[in-house]
Amino acid sequence: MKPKIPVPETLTDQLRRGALMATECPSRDVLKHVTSRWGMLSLIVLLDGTHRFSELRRKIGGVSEKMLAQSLQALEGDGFILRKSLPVVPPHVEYSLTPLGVEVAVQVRQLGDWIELNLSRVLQAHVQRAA
Amino acid sequence: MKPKIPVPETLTDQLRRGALMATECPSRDVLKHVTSRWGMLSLIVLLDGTHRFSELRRKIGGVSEKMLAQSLQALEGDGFILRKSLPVVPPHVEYSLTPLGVEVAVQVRQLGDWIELNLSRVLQAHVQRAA
DNA sequence: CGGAATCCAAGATGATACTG
DNA sequence: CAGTATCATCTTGGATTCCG
Repeated sequence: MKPKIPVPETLTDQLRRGALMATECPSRDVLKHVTSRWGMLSLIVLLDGTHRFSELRRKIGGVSEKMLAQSLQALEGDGFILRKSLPVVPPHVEYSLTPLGVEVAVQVRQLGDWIELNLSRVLQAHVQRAA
Repeated sequence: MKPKIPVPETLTDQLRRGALMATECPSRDVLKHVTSRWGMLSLIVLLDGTHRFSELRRKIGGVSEKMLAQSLQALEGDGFILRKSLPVVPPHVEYSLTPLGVEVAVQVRQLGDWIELNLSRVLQAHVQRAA
């Protein structure tokens, strides 16, 4: 039911190496959500515990309401985030990680930590290229 | 979450939690390159060893020449990838990871592996939402 | 073969205004 | 407070063409 791809390498070859290498694998979508600019940062912040919408927005520098809401919805749809809406006025909504979410978030944070920790080495590469 | 600091959230607060949370931190750019759709996959493939341009293109399903070249250049600029151009006809260019590149690639692959391994659990979340 | 350059469609993002 | 709706903009991504 899938259209053949006009590439030398077969789909089987791609899958053997890893599902992510296959063009139309759903894992690409999950990867997209998880590694999205605001999705990643949301996961990392939520690893510290439950947060309200405005708290997340404050902690994640530069994110707009729209993008934050959009990112959170995508991650909620993937089962990474639990959204708990309290029926009060004014509205009170709490976001937290599901057990599944904690697992990805840990992976994501490790990558984030590596970058923060090794940023100087990367910047050094840029400097040397300029020289 | 419960800071005794009177200020809601300063840049200092952001940096204390992590440079990635700060809007204008260069780490955001590095993160962008590393987690970009084709950048991630390139790093993972190169973890298997040196590859030529066309080899990378073949292994990474669905990538265009333009985007692959662009992604590789960004990662080369960050010092993650080494580009070796052999002066022959027809051209022969080899891409490999630098020691720094190997380190990020490992982090990236771990995230990728997790997603591939737990894809079924994620898809299950989607199913339950539909029900 | 390994790109660079160009054009264009599509999607991501942001500011603003509005609502329950 | 926690969003949604809308519009304008900016960036991505792909297809095509050309070159050393």
